[in-house]
Amino acid sequence: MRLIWYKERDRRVSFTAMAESSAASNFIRDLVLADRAAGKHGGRVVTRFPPEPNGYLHIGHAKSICLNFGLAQEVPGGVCHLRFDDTNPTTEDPEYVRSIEEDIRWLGFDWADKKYFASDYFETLYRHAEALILKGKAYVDSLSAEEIRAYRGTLTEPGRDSPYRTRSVEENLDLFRRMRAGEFRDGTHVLRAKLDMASPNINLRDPVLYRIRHAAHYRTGSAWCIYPAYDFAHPLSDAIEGITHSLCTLEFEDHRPLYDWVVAESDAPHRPQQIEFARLNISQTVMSKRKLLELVEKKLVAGWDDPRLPTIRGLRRRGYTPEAIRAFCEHIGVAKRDAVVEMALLEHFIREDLNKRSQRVMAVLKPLKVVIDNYPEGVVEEVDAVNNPEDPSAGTRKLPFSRTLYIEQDDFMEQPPKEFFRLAPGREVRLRYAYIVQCTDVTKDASGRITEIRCRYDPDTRSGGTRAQRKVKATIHWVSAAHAVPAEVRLYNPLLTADLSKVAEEREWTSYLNPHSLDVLTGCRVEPSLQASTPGTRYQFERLGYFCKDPDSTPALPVFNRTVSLKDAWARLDKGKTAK
RNA sequence: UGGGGGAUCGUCUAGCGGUAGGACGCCAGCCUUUGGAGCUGGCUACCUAGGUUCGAUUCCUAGUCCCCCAGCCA
Repeated sequence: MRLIWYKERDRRVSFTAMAESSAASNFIRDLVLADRAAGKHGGRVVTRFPPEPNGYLHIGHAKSICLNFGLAQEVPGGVCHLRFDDTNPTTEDPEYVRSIEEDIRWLGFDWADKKYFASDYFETLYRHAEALILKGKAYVDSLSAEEIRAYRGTLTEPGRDSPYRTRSVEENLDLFRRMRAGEFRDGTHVLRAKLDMASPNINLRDPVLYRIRHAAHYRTGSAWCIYPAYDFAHPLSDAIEGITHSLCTLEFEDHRPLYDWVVAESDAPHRPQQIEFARLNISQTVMSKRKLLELVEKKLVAGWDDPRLPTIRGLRRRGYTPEAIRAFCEHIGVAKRDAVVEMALLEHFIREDLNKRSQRVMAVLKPLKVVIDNYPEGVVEEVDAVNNPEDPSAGTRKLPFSRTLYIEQDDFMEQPPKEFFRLAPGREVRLRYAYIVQCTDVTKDASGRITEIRCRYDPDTRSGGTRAQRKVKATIHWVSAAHAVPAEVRLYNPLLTADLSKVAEEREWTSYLNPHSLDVLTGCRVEPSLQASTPGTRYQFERLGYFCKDPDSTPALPVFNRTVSLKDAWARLDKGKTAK
């Protein structure tokens, strides 16, 4: 039988993502570069990112995307394919195809015209399967799923041959064709490779190559009722596309002999090589598709784009930039040992990026009213505020200042400890871009809660004024009460209270969900300029953190997500103290 | 207890026979109209035991610990 091989396609590169830096070295990169230098695979480098369209991409996928596309980008003539590994009709959906494409593009990568679907190979794959049968290397097994499991043996005991293992080539061919023709119900027959039921590697104990699935496939509809399994479809898809380096995660190491067997048996002109690396884990969050799906389905989070999730859309909504995610993926490296990267590292990269580019604004999350007794009523001054001290070209803007302001509750303490140098009775602080004020009085309600503080200001200390250079211990942010816009702010904390890898298996993992992973603040007050901005705009709220305008925003009530807090020396001191 | 992998600062990672480097984190100081940013300095690591060698994180041997595999998922 003649098998059809796709002609080697043109290898024009069209990547839009810019290389952040010369790529960090890792063992896969070294190997690929060495192969290329040695002329292996004809000196070509063709990688692929092969998601199954059965869920949304997360930052673990981003690692793989950066690796595969990054490698192709680095090497002259290198290409990276996007291939949808859609061999299981019961879990897949075109919506996932759309979202995966969108997320990859958002991350800054482009597969140009190299988009493929394993489902496009179904006919070719089928013919390879018949060829295997003809060679006596595959057979139709009619054991039930449970029987197959029982015959497989265990980790320490060899398996036993199925009674159907000795069927003739003619019978196998006939049965396989009838499987395809739809004569049999799901589960009644499978096509298996005839390898070695006693192999110490369980994956080689006659793995299933095809199963019957009377289910509509999102792309092929009802054209097929048998579907190839991963172990058969994947190596062949790689070979068909001329993939040179097939990068996957560690759990497939045991499958490599099977991968190589399938490729060799196919007589493919291309011999892709599988190389495995450790998947990404990040502390205090979940990365498995199964667990993410569980969170979404049980409505433990708001959806796939919940900013608490490590999904690409979650991170995007949270305010992460593609640049920060790429820098993170570049810096975590690629190796073979299981690792859990600290969330602090991801946070470092988004802080670094946003520090350089984000507009500074004034926002008060927990307002405390301040009245400046000696400031004239009805007067509104405009003070100049710097938009981004890291970027002088960002310019300045005007901020309204008046007699009644809001400051942050956390910036006032009636009985401050020694290390606290913000506002307190009798103390002076600078109001950012405006005057130095001194607290003269505190008003409380019946329950003793502070409702308002009174201050006096020093008129000569305004920025640019004669005594503007006076030093005070602290500068705090504020908004003018009459001008500020009410807003909602969503604060995010770690999804989990522990790292699942370090925790007892018996306990239901959802019991480690952090009940305080989302903290919604209402009644916040932000500077007027934030009212009209578009969702997705990122800011630094001065002294607080980086925030991103959420799509839930309305003109009446803008909503902001906290991407990450600013590093806060006082919070650290304060927490360290209360912890003792 | 079968097979396949892996063990280097608290965390990730480099090192490929010449005596451990980087990043995050943390600590201290400088600077600062963001307790941010920046700058300076500091902190802590080769799983264990033998062997080879002038010399071992690197090579060998024997252990120890961790991860993966018994889907008709990928």
